[in-house]
Amino acid sequence: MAYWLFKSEPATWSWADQKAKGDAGEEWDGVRNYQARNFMREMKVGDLGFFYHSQKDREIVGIVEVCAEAHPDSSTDDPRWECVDIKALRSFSVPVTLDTIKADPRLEDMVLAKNPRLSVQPVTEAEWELICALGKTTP
DNA sequence: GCCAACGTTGGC
DNA sequence: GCCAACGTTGGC
Repeated sequence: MAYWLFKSEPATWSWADQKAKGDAGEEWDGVRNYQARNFMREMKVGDLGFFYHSQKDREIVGIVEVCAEAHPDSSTDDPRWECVDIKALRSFSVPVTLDTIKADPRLEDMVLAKNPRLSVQPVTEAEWELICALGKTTP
């Protein structure tokens, strides 16, 4: 079981949009970055991920579960691009902001802090548990 | 295969 | 809205 982080501009695809899809989930399509795609190829059904709002909000707002492993991205004919499907599991009681993450020395190595442009990122188990605690959510 | 030019992203 | 950082592209 692995942990991940999915980054989205709320104006394009928000946590509310994701939750509205319910258990059916939705393709995490549109990723055009090899590193991000490679992480998605490693994902297994049942893996968990944070849902992060970039740009204006800059905070982790909820937890998603991978519900389909990597398959061709239906938003393009280019066979290079693949994506997984994810579904919303639960919301944070308290969103964990980028400021909070950057202010915590235990989280300074998070990919989010070091490479904020990567749209799909791995999260360590220690980071996962700490951020769930900060968000007052069960891991 | 290298590197300059360009486009995109996201924090500030 | 600006700008720095990064990834990708294309000419050589």
